[in-house]
Amino acid sequence: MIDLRLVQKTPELLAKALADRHSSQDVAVFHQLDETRRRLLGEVEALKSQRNAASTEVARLKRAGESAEHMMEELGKLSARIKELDVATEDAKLAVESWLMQTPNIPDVSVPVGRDETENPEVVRWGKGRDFDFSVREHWEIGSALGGFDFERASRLTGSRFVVMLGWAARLERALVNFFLNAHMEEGYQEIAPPYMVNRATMTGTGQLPKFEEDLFKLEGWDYFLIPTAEVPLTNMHAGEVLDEQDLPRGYCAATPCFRSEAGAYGKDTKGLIRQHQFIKVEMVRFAHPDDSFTQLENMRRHAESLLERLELPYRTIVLCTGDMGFSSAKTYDVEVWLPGQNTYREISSCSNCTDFQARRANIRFRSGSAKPAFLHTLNGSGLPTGRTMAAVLENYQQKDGSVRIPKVLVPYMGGQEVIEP
RNA sequence: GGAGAGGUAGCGAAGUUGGCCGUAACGCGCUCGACUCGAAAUCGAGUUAUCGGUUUGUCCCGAUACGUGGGUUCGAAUCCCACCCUCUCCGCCA
Repeated sequence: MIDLRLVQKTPELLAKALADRHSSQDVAVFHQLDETRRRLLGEVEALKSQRNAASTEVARLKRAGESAEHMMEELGKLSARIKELDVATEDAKLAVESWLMQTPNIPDVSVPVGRDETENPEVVRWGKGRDFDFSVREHWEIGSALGGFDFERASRLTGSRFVVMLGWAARLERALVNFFLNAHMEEGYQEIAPPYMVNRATMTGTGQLPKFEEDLFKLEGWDYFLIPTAEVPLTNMHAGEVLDEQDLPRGYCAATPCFRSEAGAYGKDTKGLIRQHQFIKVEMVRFAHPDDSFTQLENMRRHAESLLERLELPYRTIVLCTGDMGFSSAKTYDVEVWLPGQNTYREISSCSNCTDFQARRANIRFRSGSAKPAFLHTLNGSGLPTGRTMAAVLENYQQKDGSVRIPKVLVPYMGGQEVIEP
């Protein structure tokens, strides 16, 4: 959520941000709603002030043993009027709040203005795809041929966009989780095992709700949702808390299943591991001082990139332009891994600085000395999803005979196995 | 699922015959000061947030907030209803 005062005092700043994002939110609508809210609030508060004074007088008269009947009748009418106005004021307040909740974060000044994903500038390019002397295959062909993926059984067990992994594939996934988590622990992240279902308030804190409910899986009969990413429980770990400045920056990481309805993605990436309803992802979350958060974003991006470097997978990194950014983010880097089977780079990590947008929603603050608590900044980044990483490993490490080499750094995690053979 | 207890400031904890009890007793913590070479101990003072008006100066005025949401009443921390959460015991269970 953006700051109410910021909208009130520098509406032109927000108007520009919304235009750059191609958002349909209209600042003029906000002004109307807020003006109504303030007018009603002023009216009802004046009446309440009257009532409070009169009620005190009633109490005084009664203590003195005098009659207060004449006042009480008048006050009854006043209270009825207050009740009506209270409802109207509450409605006006909710309207303003709802507008704010539907409004995306303001892009950082360093974010390039652009229309969509075609205007995201590249900032890093690392490594180079191998030259293959045979026709490369896509990861689902390779994985299926090696007996590791079974998409048919998964669709029988559940439906489309699921996979059953067998043998080496299941183990490779476990190897990746351990490799990633160990790497993050070395960087100072604390490993967390959070709940995979969270309540509505938690989903609202990170910005998935109220706007994106159709993207989530909701539990029948409960107001609980399956997490679409560990960012949700990790960022909300400190919801409602005041952290000590000395505890910043603080980092958490977790490997969890992620559940996404992928509404609106019909027909996109229907094959393979790229777009599933359920996938495992290791997530990094940081809580940072506002003066330090953009430095922390660079650190986080480097963490994600270094994982690919250690896996010896070529990648590039782009900055998302204003038109392509996520709702809660002020600046986002996407790291894209090279998939030779698809002859393209595909997103494998997204690292975002959400500034105080989530902190304000979830009420996460920090205190320095005796100063008033202030909202801190939250960041999150993938590090990394196992499915897309496996796709990249299979496609980049495939060999002519149909076997796949295991990246050196993963061999110890695979019990010494160096090659997956048919 | 059953029975009981509870939810009040950063923390602990008073307050339940409805009305000078919410800048909320008392204690801890924190801030400033005194004492001290310095510190501890001790003593003194201070320390809620949000919204609105006014200012854009943390001054002043007003409103709201005692788990959440309703209700009764001129007036609710206090009475009534529903729900959420925590703790203890029992039952069931991976």
